[in-house]
Amino acid sequence: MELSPTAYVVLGLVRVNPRSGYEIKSIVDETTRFFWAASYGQIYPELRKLSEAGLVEGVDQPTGGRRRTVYSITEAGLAELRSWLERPPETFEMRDEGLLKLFFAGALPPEASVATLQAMRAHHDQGVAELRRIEPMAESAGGFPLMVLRGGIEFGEFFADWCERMEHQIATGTAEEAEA
Amino acid sequence: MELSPTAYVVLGLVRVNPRSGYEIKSIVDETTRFFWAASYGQIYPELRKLSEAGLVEGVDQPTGGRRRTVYSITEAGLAELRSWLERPPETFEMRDEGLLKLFFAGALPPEASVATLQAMRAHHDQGVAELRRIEPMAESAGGFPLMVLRGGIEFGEFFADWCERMEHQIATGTAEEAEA
DNA sequence: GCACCCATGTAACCAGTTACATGATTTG
DNA sequence: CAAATCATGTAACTGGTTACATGGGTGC
Repeated sequence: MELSPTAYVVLGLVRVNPRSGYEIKSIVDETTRFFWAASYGQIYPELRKLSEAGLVEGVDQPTGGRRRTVYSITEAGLAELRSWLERPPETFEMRDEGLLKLFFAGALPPEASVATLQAMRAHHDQGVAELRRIEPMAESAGGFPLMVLRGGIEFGEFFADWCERMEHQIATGTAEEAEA
Repeated sequence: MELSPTAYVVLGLVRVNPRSGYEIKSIVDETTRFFWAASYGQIYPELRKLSEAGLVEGVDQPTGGRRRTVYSITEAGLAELRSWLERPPETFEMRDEGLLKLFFAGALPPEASVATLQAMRAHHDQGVAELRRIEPMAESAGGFPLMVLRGGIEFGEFFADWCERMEHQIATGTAEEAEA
């Protein structure tokens, strides 16, 4: 079976316990979004596809008069999830507009690149702060999600630190001003 | 003017000296692709659009009977590039299927997650090796591209090291086996 | 009563990749 | 002469975001 990683996000989340599309989205926004984001425009169609393929099962569970479908993983879905976990990961992608600006920073005096680095640093600092905010929740759950979250904190700190070092390097004029 | 970051990759590369679409693609593959990739399917249409907007200028420069158009940046293009460099970066995205697998690794015995981490580490080791291979070229050019390249090496080493540490943590059973 | 959250869904759009077609030139 | 490389381009597709539409429930 050839599913997209996003499908496995859904599969992996409904495995732990049954959830609605709305819940999946809000969990994604607090957890996997740092390394794998997903929007409603993906999640709802994905749930339908997975349901048609028999990998998840939806049950109507309205809260009052508010309709709501809760999905749980099937045996086939669990098997599929496990088989994916056993295959080596394929995609690793990064799109960092900040690094791009830095790469081309030779077209402008160095002050501009310092501003770019400061913005990049602020972004990563903010990411770290957000992860620290949800860390207590992850701690009580433990396991791999906690490991990944702590990895995210380390990564953010590393990146922010790199930005700071580069800011200094530029400020002290250590960088050779060769033009590329 | 609202251009995509990919447009600025093209603009930034033809600024240094005039290049053909083919050359742009091969430079991207050796430099920016680690944080901003681009395919022919983007580069050629982008060159046409930039040319129509008057930000680059194409000149026919065939090599023998082989047609070839070399683009250089215009005054307007340079102004546009600089104005982009002065605006703060917006997009930072990461899609890491390995971290996703690790996040859901609770569905399988820990050996499987060690294999995932090893694959991730191998990927980053390979990236570092590739950057080291082109480092001498970047060194002779110096400036910001070298800074970014060295940042890439540091990043790859950091990530590979994290993978290794997590492999050990799992192997020695340090990770709490709480299920999330 | 209003704002906000829960909840589902889709249509239009955008960015980007893959695969292909075409053809000249260089190098072993 | 074959294979690799230089060179340009596009059509089909995929993955994903944004914005919108709709409507019930909860708390101030």
